[in-house]
Amino acid sequence: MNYKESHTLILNNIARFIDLTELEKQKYLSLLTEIKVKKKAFLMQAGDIAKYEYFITKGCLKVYTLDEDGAPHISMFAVEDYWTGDMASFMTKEPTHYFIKATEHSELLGISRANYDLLFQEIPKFERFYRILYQRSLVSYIRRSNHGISLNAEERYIAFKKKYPKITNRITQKDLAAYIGITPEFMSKIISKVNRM
Amino acid sequence: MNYKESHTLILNNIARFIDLTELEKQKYLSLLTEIKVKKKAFLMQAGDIAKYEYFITKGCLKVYTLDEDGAPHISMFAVEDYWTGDMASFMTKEPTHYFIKATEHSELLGISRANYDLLFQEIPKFERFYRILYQRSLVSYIRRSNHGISLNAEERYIAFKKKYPKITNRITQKDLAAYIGITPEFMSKIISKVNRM
DNA sequence: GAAAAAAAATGAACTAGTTTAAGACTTTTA
DNA sequence: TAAAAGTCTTAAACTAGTTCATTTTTTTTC
Repeated sequence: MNYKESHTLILNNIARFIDLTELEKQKYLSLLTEIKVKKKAFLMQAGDIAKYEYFITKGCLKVYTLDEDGAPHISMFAVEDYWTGDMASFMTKEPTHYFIKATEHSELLGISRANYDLLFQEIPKFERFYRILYQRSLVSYIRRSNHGISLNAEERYIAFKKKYPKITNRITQKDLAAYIGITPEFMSKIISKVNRM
Repeated sequence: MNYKESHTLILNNIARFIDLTELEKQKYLSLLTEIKVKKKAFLMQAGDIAKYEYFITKGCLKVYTLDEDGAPHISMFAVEDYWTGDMASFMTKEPTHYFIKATEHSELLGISRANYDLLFQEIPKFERFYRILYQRSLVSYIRRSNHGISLNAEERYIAFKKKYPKITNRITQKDLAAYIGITPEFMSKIISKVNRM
């Protein structure tokens, strides 16, 4: 069977944890929706109910909340081969607190809540896929927040740059500051200091 | 069937997400190990391989890492009806970076890695149980770290006290400081200020 | 490709939280 | 139950990061 690029990408992502038959692959792909977002467009805004969970096949998006002062806190940059969305809102059907905005023209595959539930009925193997996916997300989430806690802003910047060199080049300094958890002004200072070294 | 208290507690915890037959309950319980830890004793220390994942049936434990300066960072207080352990080490069989120390005399049920793997073969329903458990952990983890980011230390203290009033009374101020992410001295200042208000 | 908008740099004044040190109070242990 | 160990309080000096204001550089848009 010959698949288009985005389908190959998502099937390979799933094949990391479970094996699907050709028929199951067809079935799975039939449950997905193709979505395109232009640069600066929102995939999700605070107040929305999260209709989908997303897999990124092309582009880059920032996932963030706004605090009471209106300052953004970016929790992740989602690029090709990443999963994103707001699981809390997706599961509970309550309004999200998140914004997801494309920082580049992006293409995604989305699974709706109805199809997500259907998926477990039709192909129970997916319980295992998501069990492992969530387990690994949890591990990397815990690792990240634990790692970040004892480092100062400069060390967090250096660590990010080392871990995600490609993403570093795709995003603005301002967005990186909102991810690292500092002001753009202090980010600017850190970068000029690190470059001087 | 009549169960002992700790078994009723864990079966009820599991019944939140999946239904087990009487036979499956028996099978599941047979895969668990009973563990007791005295106050101040370690359940796990950095460098160990995490042999078990734990369910607390009695007591209180603190889960923490030490940073380069030897300062502790507490990531959770685990009390009755909580799951704990180091999933990263448990899954990869690499040494943990965590310490888990009882702050009270505690009793736990542990599942070994071998039995955890066996569990999915014998009762595949548990894929679903863990899928939902990890999903919910992820949601509350994300919520917590996102919530914490825009609050100052005083607000984080007030939020903790409101969310976990019982735990607040069971732990020392020093441990609470290591959880909130500040020095014990500053914790002391905050508490006397909040009490004065 | 000019004008407008957004991002980045720089610097001075400020603040939340740390460090160090010492004394008072509480809990643990023999 | 006395001594030792650990926890809590208070205060002064300090520092990482913020805020605000201005200028320069880069990117976007028509």
